[in-house]
Amino acid sequence: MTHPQDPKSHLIALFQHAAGQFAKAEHLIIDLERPKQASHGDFACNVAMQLAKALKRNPREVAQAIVASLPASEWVEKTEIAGPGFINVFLKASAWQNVALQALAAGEQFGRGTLGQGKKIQIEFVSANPTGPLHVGHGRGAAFGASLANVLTHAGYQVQREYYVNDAGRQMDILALSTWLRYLALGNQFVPFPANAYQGDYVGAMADSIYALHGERYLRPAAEVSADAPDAAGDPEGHLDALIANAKRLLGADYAYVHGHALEEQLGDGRNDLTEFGVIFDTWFSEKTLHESGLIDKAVKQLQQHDHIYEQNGALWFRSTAFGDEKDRVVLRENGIYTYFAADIAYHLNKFERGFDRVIDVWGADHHGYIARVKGALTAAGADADRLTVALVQFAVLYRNGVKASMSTRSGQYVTLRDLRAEVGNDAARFFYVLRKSDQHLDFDLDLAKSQSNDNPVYYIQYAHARICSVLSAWGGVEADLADVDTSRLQHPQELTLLRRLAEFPETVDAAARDLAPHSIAYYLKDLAAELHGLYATCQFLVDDEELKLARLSLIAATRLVLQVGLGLLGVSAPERMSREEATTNEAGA
RNA sequence: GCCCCCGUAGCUCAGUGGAUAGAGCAUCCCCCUCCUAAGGGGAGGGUCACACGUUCGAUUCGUGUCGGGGGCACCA
Repeated sequence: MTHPQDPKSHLIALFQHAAGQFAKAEHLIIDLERPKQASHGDFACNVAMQLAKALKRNPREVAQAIVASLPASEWVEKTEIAGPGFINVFLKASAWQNVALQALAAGEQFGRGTLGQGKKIQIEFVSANPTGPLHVGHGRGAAFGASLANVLTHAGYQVQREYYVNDAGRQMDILALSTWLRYLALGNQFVPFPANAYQGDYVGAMADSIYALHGERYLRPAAEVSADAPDAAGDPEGHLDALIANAKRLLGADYAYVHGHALEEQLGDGRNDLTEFGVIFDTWFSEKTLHESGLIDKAVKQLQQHDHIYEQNGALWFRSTAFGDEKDRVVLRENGIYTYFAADIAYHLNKFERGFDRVIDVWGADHHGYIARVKGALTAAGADADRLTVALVQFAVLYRNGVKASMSTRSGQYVTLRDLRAEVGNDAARFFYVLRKSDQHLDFDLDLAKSQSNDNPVYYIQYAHARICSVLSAWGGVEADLADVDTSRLQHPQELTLLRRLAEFPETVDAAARDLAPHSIAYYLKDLAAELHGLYATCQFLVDDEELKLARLSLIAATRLVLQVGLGLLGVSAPERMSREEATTNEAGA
């Protein structure tokens, strides 16, 4: 046997060897469970039951044979055959005692998984239209995407974080028009402001800044702005489109300035907001460049060559029904403008061409009907659609005093991400956002997130970290000395429980990466914090027995490390000091 | 009509093809002379929505039913 690294992989190797008498290694899947009950040992193996049927033998008999040929191991205390044919393995304390020192030796690299194996993966998230402030729905996508990207990185992937900027569509034109109309009003050119234009105060603020910078340069007569526009009440969308067309004609080359100003302002605002939230992107991919570089033409031609495009009613349609979609989809409209879908096909083909082994899109759940057609188009164009995974993020609903805090985009009264962060803080916001599986509805309890109490799981975990810092600080020794202590003194059940939990961290990271489920990191940290608090209440760390003291300190130093790394994956801070007094003061001061 | 998500303790939710299904909150009872009580220990509380299948074994997988939420544009 090779030198044991961690107990689980060690045991898997032992079982693989022992079960080899019944099946070839490549057909053996050794599954080691951590039993819920201590009386079932450290690990339970069900391989005997799996094999029993093919062998037509009694599972307990098979288990006997496997146990008999298990190679000797200094870590194994005893094995038992239990129930229908489980092999329960009880480990000696020495199997776990290494864990703390291994963690300290690895430092921030502890738990660095092997799942990714350096593969290139791209995760695209948020990608909100830059037409206004980010709201709480975007916040969930941001927190989920950023945490997932961290988890994937820790699991050994080479990760690129990308934001797709919708800077080419009609929505941006509407924002530019809205801004311009507000600007015109500043110059006493009053055009009735359409109800379906952007209403928010930020639009007026942008108009103010344009007026302050450039005075009346972009003023045009109000009468000409609404010339020949259909009635706003009868055809609101046609009315808006006519105003946009007029704006482009009247402003000429200056239209690009207004459009660009609005885009830069809103994109910059979103970027600042996300940066403050700890959400950083490596690349900002512009939709406009897809149009300008001809990639959309190219993508549609590619589909045409494979005979997946037909013309009907003056538009070009992609035959997505041939790929499992429920109806065919337009790519080029009757008016000669590509649909968003066409741009998305080109965008995804481009992602694949950039050499990612895997691509993850984080979308709002309202886009779920979109998956079939995008994947269909990729397949139709000859790409491997299985390399694309779409993670859907359900909406978050805010609750205040047990009542739904409603959110309405139309009235401009929606809750912004910035408001939420100001109200509950970045840490609580990041943590609560990823506390649920992404594809499940999230009830965000504002009062709980704000509460500076033990009800709040964020504080519970952070407090475990602060407590450890406090002990190490009271000790006053050199922490580097803890990397080389005699850990055989760690015998207490609470100590072993904590050691076992630390050993689980690497596989927790890998599982979270595999399932695209950063929430499992949050639950792991809650368990880890609980066990630290349990130990804290049971054992004194700063005892007179020097060896025992150092052993215990190395254990909690390792725990602190895992808390830091784990909280870091979720984008939550790990404060060194916390006190209720400060919290109360803060609350009073706020 | 079609598609997606959900149904687990009073509430909010984890969880797993395995052996007696967990946590927090809420309720009740204990624990600071001691490294931070934002902590710890204990008690009560369950037909894992229902039915049928697959399986040695189903809360977990499949089908159906019921109930809740969301989505189905030549919008982006």
